[in-house]
Amino acid sequence: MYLRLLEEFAAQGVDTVSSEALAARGGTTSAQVRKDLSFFGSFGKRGLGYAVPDLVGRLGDILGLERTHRVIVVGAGKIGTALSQYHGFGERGFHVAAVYDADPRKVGDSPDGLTVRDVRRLERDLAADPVDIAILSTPAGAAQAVAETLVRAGVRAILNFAPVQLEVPPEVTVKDVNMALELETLSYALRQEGAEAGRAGQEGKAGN
Amino acid sequence: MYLRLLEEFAAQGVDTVSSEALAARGGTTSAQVRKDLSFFGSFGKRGLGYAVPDLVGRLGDILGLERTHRVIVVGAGKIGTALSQYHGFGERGFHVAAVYDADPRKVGDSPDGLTVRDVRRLERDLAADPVDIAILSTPAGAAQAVAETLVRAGVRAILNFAPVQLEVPPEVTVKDVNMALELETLSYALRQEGAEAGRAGQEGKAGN
DNA sequence: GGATGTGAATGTCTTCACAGCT
DNA sequence: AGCTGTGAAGACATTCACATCC
Repeated sequence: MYLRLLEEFAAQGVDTVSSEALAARGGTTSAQVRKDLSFFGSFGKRGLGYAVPDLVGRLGDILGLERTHRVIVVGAGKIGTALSQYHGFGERGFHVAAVYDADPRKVGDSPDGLTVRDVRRLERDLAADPVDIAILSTPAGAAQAVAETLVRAGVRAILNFAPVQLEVPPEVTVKDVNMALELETLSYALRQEGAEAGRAGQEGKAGN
Repeated sequence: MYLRLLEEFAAQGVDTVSSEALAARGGTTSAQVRKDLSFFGSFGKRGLGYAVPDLVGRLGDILGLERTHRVIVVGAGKIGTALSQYHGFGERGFHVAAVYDADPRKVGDSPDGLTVRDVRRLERDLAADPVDIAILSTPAGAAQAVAETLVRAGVRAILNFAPVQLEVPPEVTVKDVNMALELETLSYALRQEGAEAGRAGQEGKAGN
């Protein structure tokens, strides 16, 4: 998040920023910003603040963004296809190298450049050409089996859009993204607001 | 998350679960499960556990899922279109009522049933037919302006896919979803693993 | 003078452990 | 006997406040 904010400042031509300014932009406190950043090192200059381009570079290194990452997408449904074409990934150094699907009707399609490959080739392809991040956008029922194939093939990070809790060995990192669940969170927030209004009209901190 | 897990148990025909079982399935501890649930009330039976169908219903009520929610999507790009057609929403009571875009070339398209409307109609449409949740999937540059329109039209919850920090009044809840950021988190996790392996070979807790 | 980096204080969340219900 | 619900203890995170350096 700090990297995002810093890039915004950089785009505006700012080249030094205080913890106070970062906090204002990011909705936290200056002390929080300093504690967070100090976890990784002493990046600031007392009396001055943080050098924006320098800090952008250091955070990028910390996040492992100095190199581009090869990514594959498994599951060429609506969301998988959209993601495989999403421009934002390329801009941040994530290159979608291939898309796979199990449905023979989809295999061979090239919805926008990339040709959908048969998921049965997945393991072989990865043996020849490993990737470390996979985006999993299959239906829920297929997700665990695909995850196991991915793990066997050496993938160590999975961005999981399937609404199931994947079982993977501890050295593999899974990040779940679940849109319906996000909407449910919003539904809950709406309820709370309603309840508060009913109870007398309070503040309503936009807690996330 | 508990609702998801409970539904899985229900689908397997289980009708009573212990905090222990929920914890195992969800990757936490039994004490955590009990504390979390007890925040909303005493749903379990001592000596027995939680009645699955009962708890599913109660959590649904708490989340405000007893009614269906009307949702609109603003931004008919790749992701917006995929989301507007995403089946998982309907299954969980979220009905996509309309899709909007600013690009005249997209307006009028019906990529899959729903016709894309001109975003200039947005405010009028919402006045006639309000919704409380909007999915914002415009390019970053347009997001803030659209958000302001939405807020003016009475939307109180926004699921934001645009990679910008929206400024909204406190009574409006914003949930950010940022795929590139998720990938960066994974990139960082990969680095850490590498570092640990280099440092001697430790445990590696799959921290999210 | 001005802003960082950081111990110390405060606040919040998690885990423990057990009384109490079924 | 089994498992919840919950105070108390412990771990963790945030905020305060100030010595330190540019």
